[in-house]
Amino acid sequence: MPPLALIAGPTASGKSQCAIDLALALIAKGRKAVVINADSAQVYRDLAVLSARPTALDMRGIKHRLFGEQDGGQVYSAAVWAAAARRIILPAVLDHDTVPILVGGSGLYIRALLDGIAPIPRIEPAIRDEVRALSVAQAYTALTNRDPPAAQRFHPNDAARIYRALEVERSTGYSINYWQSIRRHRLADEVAIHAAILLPDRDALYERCDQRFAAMLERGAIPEVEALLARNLDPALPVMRAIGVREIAGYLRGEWSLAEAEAMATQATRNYAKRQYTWFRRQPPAHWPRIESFNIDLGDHFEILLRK
RNA sequence: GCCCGGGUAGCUCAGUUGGUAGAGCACAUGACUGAAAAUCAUGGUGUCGGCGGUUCGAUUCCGUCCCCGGGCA
Repeated sequence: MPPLALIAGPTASGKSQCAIDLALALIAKGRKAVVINADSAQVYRDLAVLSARPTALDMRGIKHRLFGEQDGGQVYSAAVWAAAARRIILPAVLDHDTVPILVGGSGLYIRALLDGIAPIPRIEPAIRDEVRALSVAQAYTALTNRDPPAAQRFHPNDAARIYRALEVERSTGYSINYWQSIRRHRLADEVAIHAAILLPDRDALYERCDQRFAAMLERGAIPEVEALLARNLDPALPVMRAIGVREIAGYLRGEWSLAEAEAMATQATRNYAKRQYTWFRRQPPAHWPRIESFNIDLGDHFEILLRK
């Protein structure tokens, strides 16, 4: 089977650099490589600084895809991303000299691509709006009435899953449980996955998270948010919920100081890193190597890939 | 120096009419199938400023000392 490299891990773990190094190593062996983004914030054009998207200079001439290609005014999703990634990976893989290198920290996106995802039709916008206008308690009651088995799976406070389950049932007429029993477009059966899960020392990573936001401010995070706010987008859009956007927006509106914004954003970054740790430690297959150092030895971990 | 107010979890604070204490955040652990940088669950981690006194029992009452804030000199 054709190979696919996967580099995943929490924010600030050095994934992007690692992917570029791997691509350079492959090219040095006379092969080709394309780096594909698997990060839900780096897809947005509007978020270059705040999503820590690699710059053209960082990319060292390596082909990068799905980085900043998406307009923040549009809703994106794991399924849409997985379909796009698949469209890039399959042709690349047919050309046996090209190795796709998947890099990112959005576990659900990677799962949707590799394991496939339920073929749920598009939700009727009117139904979606109606459902999202309910309180969580109302939505949970409604779900309990219409789809008791689904309601049982979710905690009554788990707003995201309850709204989703309810809108799926109302829009399609079938339970989310039915849909999720089907998975489509499973890439894991079509490629040989060479994975590296980066799980560096947590205290050191938290330290990096703290420094990271300060560096973002220096690199223009504030003008980036100003430009985003000028678009007057729906605050519920994912691009508006990226770490740092809310915090800087509050500062720009005078609700808190820049120092407070910075403290809130670094805190949010650490909390996010913790969730990613839990995901990547527990969710991927047990045989995927977990790497606890910041200095991954590519020749060691991608030996088979680099040998050919 | 005097007069107020305060000292309780890593932080901000609540509370105990005397029976050794609890919230939020942090932190830890975990869940995760279409907005996932989202959403959610579980867990209290403590010389209750120090020392003495009263009491069967003091974080709580009393004395004293220390520290922090404010005021008056």
